[in-house]
Amino acid sequence: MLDPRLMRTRIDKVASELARRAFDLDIAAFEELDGRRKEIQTLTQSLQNQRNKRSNGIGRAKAAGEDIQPLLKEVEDLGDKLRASEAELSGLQAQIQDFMLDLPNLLDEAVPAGKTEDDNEEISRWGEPAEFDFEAMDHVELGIRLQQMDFEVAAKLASARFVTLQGGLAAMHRALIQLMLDTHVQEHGYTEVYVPYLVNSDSMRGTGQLPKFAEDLFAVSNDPPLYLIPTAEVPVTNLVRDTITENGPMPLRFVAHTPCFRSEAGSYGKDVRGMIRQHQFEKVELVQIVRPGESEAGHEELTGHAETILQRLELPYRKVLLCAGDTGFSSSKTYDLEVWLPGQKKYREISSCSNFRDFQARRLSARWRNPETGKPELVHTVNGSGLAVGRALVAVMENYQKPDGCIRVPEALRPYLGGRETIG
RNA sequence: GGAGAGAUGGCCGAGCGGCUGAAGGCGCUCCCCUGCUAAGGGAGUAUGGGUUAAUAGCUCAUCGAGGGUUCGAAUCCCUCUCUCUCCGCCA
Repeated sequence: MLDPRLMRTRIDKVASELARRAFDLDIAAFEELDGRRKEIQTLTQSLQNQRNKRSNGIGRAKAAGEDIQPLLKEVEDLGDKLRASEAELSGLQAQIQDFMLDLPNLLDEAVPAGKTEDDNEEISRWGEPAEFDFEAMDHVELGIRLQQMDFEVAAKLASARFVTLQGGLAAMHRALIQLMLDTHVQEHGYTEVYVPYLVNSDSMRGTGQLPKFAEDLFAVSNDPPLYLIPTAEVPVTNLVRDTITENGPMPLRFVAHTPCFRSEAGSYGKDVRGMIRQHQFEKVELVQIVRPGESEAGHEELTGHAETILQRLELPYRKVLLCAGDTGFSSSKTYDLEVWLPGQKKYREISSCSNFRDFQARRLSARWRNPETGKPELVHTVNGSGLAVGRALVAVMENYQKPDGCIRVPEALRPYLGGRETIG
């Protein structure tokens, strides 16, 4: 959520900032709403003030043994007026809240203009895409030939966009998770957390999935509703919802491995083949809760932590800065890490690292106590995948394939696979 | 699933219709006293919102959440949520 103060004082600036995202801010509607809110709020508060004063007076008169009948007569119609005014105020406030919840975050100055991923800006490349002296297969073909990856049986069990893994691939999938967790915990200073995979709507609202993106989520029929998490970002960031972090060590760094569930509504026809886009996938997620001035540094650092995993796996990748049109709703600045996939002869997203500044924190009411002022202030939140596990498996399979269709095990994974050098 | 108990400020804990945003204690901050330590004395110490140039004033809200009764609710009534104890079931 954006700063309501900024909305009141510099709405023109907010509008021009949002225009970079091609978001059309209805200034007139906001000003109309907020103007009425101001009027009604002032009225309501003065009525409340009257009520408080009168009621106090009645209390005192009664204690003094005076006749309170005339006083009661005086306040007769106050209650109705107050009730009406309060009802109107809460209606207006709800409308303003709804309006505010639909506004995306302001973009960082560095975010390039553009509409689609074609306008993203490449920042750097690491590693050289390998030259194969045979026709490289994609992970689907490799997996099916190995008889360790099965989309058809998964469709029988669930539906399209699910997969089953067996044997070496299932083990490598798990080894990737272990490598990521160990690296982030032991070398990057993250605390591993285990969290619920079903969360309530408050949590989804806090990180920005609700109210706008309900169709991307799986909900379970429960009252009140619960949602399957689309990313560990949701439960992990919500750890600090409605809390004031007292002067302890900052930033807080959390890492969690969870499954992620996405309905992939609106992505029909996209990546229908293979494990790239599934309803269920595993991810190791990095989250930092930082002091307001430190999110930029935290964002760079966290992106580096995700890159470390790609480097350990010796997977060629590039880092891109997302353009205005491609940057997510809650983010002010996002780097994507894209891994080279020989099967597609393309770089594909394997990690997305975002700086949300105070956007999520305001929705979450996540604060820290500034020792200089003694006052609570909003924190900043930063997160990123470190990495998407399913896609990491795809990348390893395609980059480490041998002519016979077997998969060489990257050095970094061997300790987690009993020293095994090949799968298949 | 059955039976019961509870939810108040950073923590403990009073309050059960009216000068209570909330006694008292602990903790914390500042000051005084003290040769050191210990003890003692004093002051302060929630959050969000409105208005405002203002972290000045004024003002509103908040005692798990939401409704209700009342001139007035932390206190009474209803619904819900969560926590704890015992029984049952269970990975």
